[in-house]
Amino acid sequence: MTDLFKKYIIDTQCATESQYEEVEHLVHPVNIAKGQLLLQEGEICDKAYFVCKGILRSYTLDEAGKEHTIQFAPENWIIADRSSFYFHEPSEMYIDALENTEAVYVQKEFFDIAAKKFENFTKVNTLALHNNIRHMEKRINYLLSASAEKRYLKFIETYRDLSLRVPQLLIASYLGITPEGLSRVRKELANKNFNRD
Amino acid sequence: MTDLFKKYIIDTQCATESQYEEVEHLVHPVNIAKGQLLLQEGEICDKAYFVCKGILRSYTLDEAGKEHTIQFAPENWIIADRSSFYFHEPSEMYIDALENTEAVYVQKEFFDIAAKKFENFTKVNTLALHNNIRHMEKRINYLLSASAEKRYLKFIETYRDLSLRVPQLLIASYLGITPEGLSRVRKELANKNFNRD
DNA sequence: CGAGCGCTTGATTGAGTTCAAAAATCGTGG
DNA sequence: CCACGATTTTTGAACTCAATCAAGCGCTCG
Repeated sequence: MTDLFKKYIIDTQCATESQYEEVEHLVHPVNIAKGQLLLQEGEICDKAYFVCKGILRSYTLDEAGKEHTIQFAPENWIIADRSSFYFHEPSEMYIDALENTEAVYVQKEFFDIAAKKFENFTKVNTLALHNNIRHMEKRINYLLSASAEKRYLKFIETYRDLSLRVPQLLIASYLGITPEGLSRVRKELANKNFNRD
Repeated sequence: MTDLFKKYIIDTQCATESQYEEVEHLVHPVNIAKGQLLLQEGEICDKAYFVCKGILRSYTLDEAGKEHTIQFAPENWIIADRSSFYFHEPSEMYIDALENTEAVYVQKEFFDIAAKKFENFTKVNTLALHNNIRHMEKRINYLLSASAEKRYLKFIETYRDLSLRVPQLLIASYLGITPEGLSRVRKELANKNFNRD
């Protein structure tokens, strides 16, 4: 099960195969049942999960008890509360599993050692961080400027696979609209496409 | 004018004073008049600006011609279109000056050389990237979950100084509401505070 | 096969927008 | 230092997009 993570590390050129073996003992496989909570508000997030199979997801709860999805992590994605993981602050979010999920987790030690041992690791990691920032900036821009319909269209364009695997109500919570709202958006889109023919 | 940048580099422990002097020739001072555009949609952003005095700001334009502020950069902040700067893509945003501004800019070369020459640079830079991600995550969470009033209260709490220096209509464009909307929010808040006495 | 969860639909409400115009503030040149 | 034009803020009235509340439908999985 850790094979996929190994492949990821080598494919992204973080490390060579032999280098990877030096830190393999820091990589811990876990099975997570659908619905299981991996992190709760108030805890310190000391694990970063790499998803081999399944989907993990991070979200916040507001005072009204509503969920707001921060990130989906399907196969080959890494998820953690970065603030908490990196700055050792109590987390403001939750992480749970949307499907029965096979994952591996690493702790901060892994990053520290990898950065020290593998000359390429930091470079690849920096690239990943920039990529992350790029995506978040685009998301902010969409939240600021686009209607519910446009946000949804962008989502299914960008994450086609996710839009099929994840319940609508969670997509809605990612887009900042209600499940009912998303249902109506989809209805409208269906009508438009029908009328085009 | 480059002194503030030097101080910033040394204070954050990116480099020592003597190290800094090795790359000083890559740091270019510029004066930017209020209203001047530094980057336009479609251009490649090859400069990252560090603000010594004044305020720079990045924003996007939607199809309706409305501005959406992505970032404010007052003194001691760095601003650039990260996507464009790092990935050499045409930019989707604009950068302009909200006040007459003294700044310095560096190009990608500066980061490459600094990363190579200064053993501490990458570490500090990584920290800065994580901090950036943390702030963007919080902003996304607010855009997903909070009302106009709450977003505004959070803004003036977090950026007290900015909320006094920057026109309301630009704060509105940062919060994802209209100037009229923000005006009404402020009126309501004033009423609430008045009635509390 | 029944209970629960997710999706849809309808009716209503409401937060925030839009459009328009007045009031206040700012900045600049005479 | 004042005046005038431009920009920003406020206010009002009508409107709209999306939220809320409530009910019914349809899956699926236990």
